[in-house]
Amino acid sequence: MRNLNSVHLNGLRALEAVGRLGSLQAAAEELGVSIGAVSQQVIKAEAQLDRTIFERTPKGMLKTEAGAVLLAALNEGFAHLSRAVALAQRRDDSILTISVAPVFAARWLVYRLDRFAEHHPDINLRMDATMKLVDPALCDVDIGIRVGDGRWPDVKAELLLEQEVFPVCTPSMAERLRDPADLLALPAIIDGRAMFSWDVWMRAAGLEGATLETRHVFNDASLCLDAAIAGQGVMLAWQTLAGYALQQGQLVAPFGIRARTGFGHYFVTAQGVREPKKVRDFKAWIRAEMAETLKLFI
Amino acid sequence: MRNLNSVHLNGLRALEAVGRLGSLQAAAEELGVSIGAVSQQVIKAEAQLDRTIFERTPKGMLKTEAGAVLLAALNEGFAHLSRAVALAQRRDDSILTISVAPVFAARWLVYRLDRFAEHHPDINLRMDATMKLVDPALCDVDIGIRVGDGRWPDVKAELLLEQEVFPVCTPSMAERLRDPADLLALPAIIDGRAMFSWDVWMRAAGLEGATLETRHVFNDASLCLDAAIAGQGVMLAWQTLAGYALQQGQLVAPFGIRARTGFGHYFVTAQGVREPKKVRDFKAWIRAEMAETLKLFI
DNA sequence: TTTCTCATATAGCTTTTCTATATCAGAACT
DNA sequence: AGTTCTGATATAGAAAAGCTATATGAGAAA
Repeated sequence: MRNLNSVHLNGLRALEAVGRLGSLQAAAEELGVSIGAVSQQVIKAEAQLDRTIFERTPKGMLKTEAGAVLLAALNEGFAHLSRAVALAQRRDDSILTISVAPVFAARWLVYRLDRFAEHHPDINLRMDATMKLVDPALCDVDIGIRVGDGRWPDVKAELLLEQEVFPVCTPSMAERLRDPADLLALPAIIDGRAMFSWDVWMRAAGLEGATLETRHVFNDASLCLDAAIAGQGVMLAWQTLAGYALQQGQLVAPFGIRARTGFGHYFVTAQGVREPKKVRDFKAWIRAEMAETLKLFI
Repeated sequence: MRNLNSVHLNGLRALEAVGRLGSLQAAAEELGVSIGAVSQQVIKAEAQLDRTIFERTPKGMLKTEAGAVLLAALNEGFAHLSRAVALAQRRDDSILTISVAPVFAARWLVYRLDRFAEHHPDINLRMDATMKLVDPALCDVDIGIRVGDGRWPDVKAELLLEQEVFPVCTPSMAERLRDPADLLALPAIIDGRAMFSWDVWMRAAGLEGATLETRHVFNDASLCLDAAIAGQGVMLAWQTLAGYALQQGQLVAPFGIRARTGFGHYFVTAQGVREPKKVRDFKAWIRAEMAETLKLFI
């Protein structure tokens, strides 16, 4: 499309408008400029194309034969551009775009999407799974859910859930355990990228200073959970990560000792912006579903 | 299409190029500007549309979902514009556009077009019939044929035929004539817009100072000829006007006295321009046909 | 002849576009 | 861990495009 470099797009638009509307006056009105401006652009565009598009008559501009062919094609082109712009400017309130961490999506949210559709048939959910923090003011996302300390500049963070961690393992492994300290003798499954360590739990369990028998280190929390479900050892998990596996009986949380990590799940939205109804609806639904999950830990 | 007023066309083009080519670098190359220029335009266009079209990644620009929809429509629009411009810039050497006076077209040229097609099957003739002098440098016309003194500034005039006038009337009217002076007794058919008068012929016939019996005045030479063919009187005609009617026997030129008007048929072309082959071919063909016409007057 | 309509020309101002340069972030390489 | 490379963005200021306001011209209509 390099040939478009040799002519000004505004000039082509002026040609098209005059061709379709029949006069400089009418074209100037549609383009929102003066008659002189349109006249100049038409003259210049004809010069750049080295082609006479209009014959000037006392009654107005008449298309030449070659001009009619060009103008028909220009009309089609600008009609497409106009439609494209209208499409981009139209705000489709039925789509809610959320951004969540992949592990949160896979281990908690995905099992509940059917219920969201039941509760909100008028909202189409679009999920963007990424670990990066997003600023809804700067991208297409309506709302994000992230785990962290919530102290993010530039965005509004609203606490959803304080993160608590607790050891999880298979029921058969748990049968052999008599004391919380017995957990430390099991092979430990470590998430190399976790923002916390076993220390926070040991303190809560009165086992400060104890050591672990490290067995497996993974770089993905989801893989760690899969390893625990497979009976490879014990993992320090948190509510949204392990909730479904606990509910299904694949894993158990021996002794029920939980420790707060100091981090939390936060809703992330744009600062200083009035939240649309669909965002408020989504938050309310998430809170209700999270309350259901927390019943597991009472 | 007023919605296009709210966004810069150059910005839409930048969006489309980046979307199609995948990077600012590639788009800058196609648009013939710097990377910074494209970056600015993309950012500004996204702001004007109030829509994120691209997600910035270390590996380049990735379309958002909404962006993909917009870019597809933009691509179609600009493809049409590109095609339109290519069409306009293509010089179709097979079309020869000529501009002639309507009377010349109707009374001389139109009868010969079949022979032109025979001689030059590769040339498509397009005839623009107007009495206005044209400057081929300023419009879509390749060559014009006009009658006048040839002293036109700004164009190149090349003599084709000195104009000669002579009385014409029906054969039955001519039967009653014994002397050139008898012509003046017939009803005269006058072209009110002719550039000459009967005086030029009377001088050539040795009838200087004689008077006419004016009967009909028309404002169109073609109508005058029709009236003469209808037996309404005698008309002072010229070669290209009356040639066909003479050849067909509808009219005769009694006594064969012809007077030069001082005007001529001229080829009109753009000054200082090397003539394309099709123009040279056309001129040669016209000269050959004109020689055929002149055989009537030997 | 006068008036009206439509297009064009011109000067100069405003806005857009562009270049050149510096900077930043993340990936790739050593 | 440090360095280099790639790709995008920000910025200041220059260049080009676009625009307004006004005057002018041509032809049609009254």
